[in-house]
Amino acid sequence: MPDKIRAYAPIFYKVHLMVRTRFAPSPTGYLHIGGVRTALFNWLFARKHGGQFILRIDDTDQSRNVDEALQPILDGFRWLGIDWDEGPEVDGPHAPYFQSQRTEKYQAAVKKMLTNGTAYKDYSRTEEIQAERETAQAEKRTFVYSRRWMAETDEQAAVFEAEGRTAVVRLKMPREGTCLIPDLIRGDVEFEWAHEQDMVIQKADGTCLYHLASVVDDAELEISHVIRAEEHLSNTPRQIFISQSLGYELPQYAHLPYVAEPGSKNKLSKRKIPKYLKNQDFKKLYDHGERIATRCDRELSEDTFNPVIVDFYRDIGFLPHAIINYLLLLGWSLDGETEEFTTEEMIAAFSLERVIKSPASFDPTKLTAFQQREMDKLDLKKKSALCVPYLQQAGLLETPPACDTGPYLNDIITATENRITVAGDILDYDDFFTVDASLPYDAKAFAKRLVNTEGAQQLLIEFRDTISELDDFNVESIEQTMREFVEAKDIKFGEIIHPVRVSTTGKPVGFGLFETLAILGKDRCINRMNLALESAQNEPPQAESE
RNA sequence: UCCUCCGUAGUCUAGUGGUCAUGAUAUUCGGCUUUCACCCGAACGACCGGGGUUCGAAUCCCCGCGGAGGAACCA
Repeated sequence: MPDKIRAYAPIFYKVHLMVRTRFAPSPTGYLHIGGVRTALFNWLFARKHGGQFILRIDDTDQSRNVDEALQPILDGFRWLGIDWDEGPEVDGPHAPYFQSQRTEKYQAAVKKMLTNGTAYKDYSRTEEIQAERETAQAEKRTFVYSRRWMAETDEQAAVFEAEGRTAVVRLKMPREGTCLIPDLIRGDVEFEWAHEQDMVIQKADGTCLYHLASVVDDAELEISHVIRAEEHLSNTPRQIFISQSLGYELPQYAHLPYVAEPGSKNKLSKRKIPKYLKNQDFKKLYDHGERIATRCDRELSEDTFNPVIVDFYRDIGFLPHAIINYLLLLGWSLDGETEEFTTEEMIAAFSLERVIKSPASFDPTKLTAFQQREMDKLDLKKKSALCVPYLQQAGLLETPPACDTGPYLNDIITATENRITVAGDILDYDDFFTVDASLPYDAKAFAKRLVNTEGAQQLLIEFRDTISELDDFNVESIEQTMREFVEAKDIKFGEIIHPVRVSTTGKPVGFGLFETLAILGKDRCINRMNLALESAQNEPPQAESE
């Protein structure tokens, strides 16, 4: 290591015997996709080294109901399979894991720093600090507080208090030398102490702030590696200062690039959905979700239905492993070739050295491709079990399902082959669960195939009569019948296929038609054809609008 | 304005002085097919810019440019 000049005490990085990482979410009521990636990397690193992963709740600044705001986050992690060794609901030797319940520790730390001269009481007023800040900016230099209202003795404090001032506690940062952070991802990063601020660590009302709390807790919880998003890199010098002032040994630091918006390098944010919707890929994902959620009668507010939040994916039927696998490759790679990892493989392969330094845009299309792969690996039983709740939520299936729906649903899912990307896609096949009389028709397809095509209705009538003679109504017999029908009438396949599909399913597209008819059964097919013919005959031909 | 980080196809990435610059995904075209999807075949597409070092630079150095983060009594 080069011989760096450090005005402050030399930095000792602790050699930890046990790897302990943490993720420290604020109870915001939702689990952000970027937060999941940070947590995932922490989790993988801990698992890889046989260490512990700790969940700590950063509720230093929360007035809301923490329980309510925390539950979705814990549920999200559990769904994804990211388990924690210590934290809410599991507790552990360092409990409590809520910062709001650890305030005495922070108060004690402030007291210690005040005593050893690494922090001071400051009686400045907000406007006064602001004025200094503006002056600095006008002079094009880094703002550094003049410490004009600093009080290091009781006498000084008494003078300021007599003026009606109240105190905050500030860090008394070094003003020369450099702070070197040996970041496990970025290498050595240097900051000049002279550019660092005398950060407030305790507010006038006596409550302690994030940086102090975070450092105290990391030390108390014996965190060995602080793996977090890069927006904290600039915060690290002040945290190192706090750490050293308190006599702690330093953890190893690793700063991850943030997850960026689709098609840009801005940080992904929950509140910018309207903007993201201008991105085609993002819109496609959103619309896909909306189609499913609408059918399930779900609320579509930004808080409950938002692709930046993990719940979105769970609610429309993504597989957790698809998300994990995708997120793993968003900012990390093994070799530029390998893409699919089981959880065990991820744990074995993961290393901080191979984390990418630059921010990565969230790509909904690629995530969907991972999802498709995961779905294709599922056997019929699992796929079916995932689909049932969607049919129930859409009111297409009873709860519990009638005993004969199992095989029926299995036939449908088998016939869909790989057309179901997310479990909610089963709702694309709602026509199998609708009573004949209320089957909706795709207006355009109905007009094209049954109204505007001359002779289509007559062909359908004849085909209906032909299949009504069939004793064995199965895929093979239906196919044979139709092929013979086509030959006998000397027509093209499409001339009968399309009217039949539209009349029996109401849709222009779907899986194999012979399978479709066989699953519906003879009676329903004939009934639906009759109903469609009736509608078609009542509808005058129209010019097609294209 | 100051400080710090980052910059390879649309997107995610491989690459550490010599490669036809890797793979994936997306897109386009063709094939298969009753539609859609799958599958098969092909194509398109990138080293932020400028200087330097070197026989040779995506790779090392310098200067720009662009993007992001920090400069809170937020986290």
